[in-house]
Amino acid sequence: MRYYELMSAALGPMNWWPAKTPFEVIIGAILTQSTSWGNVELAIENLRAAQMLTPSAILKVRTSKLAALVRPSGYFRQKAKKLRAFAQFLKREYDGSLERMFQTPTLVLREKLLSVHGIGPETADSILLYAGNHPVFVVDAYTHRIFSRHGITGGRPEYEAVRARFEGELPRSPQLWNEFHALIVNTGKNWCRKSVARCTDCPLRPLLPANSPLLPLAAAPDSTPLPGSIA
DNA sequence: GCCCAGGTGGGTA
DNA sequence: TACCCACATGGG
Repeated sequence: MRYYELMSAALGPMNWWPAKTPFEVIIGAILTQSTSWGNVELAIENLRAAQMLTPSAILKVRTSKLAALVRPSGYFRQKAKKLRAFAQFLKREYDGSLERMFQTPTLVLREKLLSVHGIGPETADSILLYAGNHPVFVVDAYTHRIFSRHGITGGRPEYEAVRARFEGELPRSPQLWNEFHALIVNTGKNWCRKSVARCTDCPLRPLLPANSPLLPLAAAPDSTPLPGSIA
């Protein structure tokens, strides 16, 4: 029994990231920082109604106006600055073209994204994977919570160590990593809250006492294909 | 009313 | 390096 298979069986296909365009993925990745997705949706709808879902529009509008639009997502003054910082970066480095940006080698682009104000490891990796289909595994609060409760990772959030472990132990497939992270987030939302009240019906419950491998190591390529993987 | 949510940056020791 | 804290709205 494996994590991916249990979550996938319980939840079905995730079809992530919920966004219409790669630029919307990036907007959402910034706005969802420490914020529930429902609030992010309200902010994105405000941006859509104001025709602000393009880099050039964000560069033209006043930051105070931008802040008012993203207000429902919380930290709205900070996030307005962050959205602008990314739009400025994109224009400066890639003439405003996401296509050009995503042609950059993964690790080079990752470092450049991390240099942008407001883009940390999780946001950078969400952008790389979900907007650019680059092979990086996104680690978030749910990943830490679920896998540390299962004794798979340490208690302390060490982003790079956890990321390296997942990337090393899972088959190198952006599609698989995309689906896996989506399953982790939804499993977290549904069952693995800070309070353990709902822990009992968690689909991962059968794995709880054991120290099971994450996924592949033992996931033979000639066994049943994984839902969401391209194999 | 209180807790929490798909983090990040800045400051201090 | 390792903590602290600010940032802020909306739903349970």
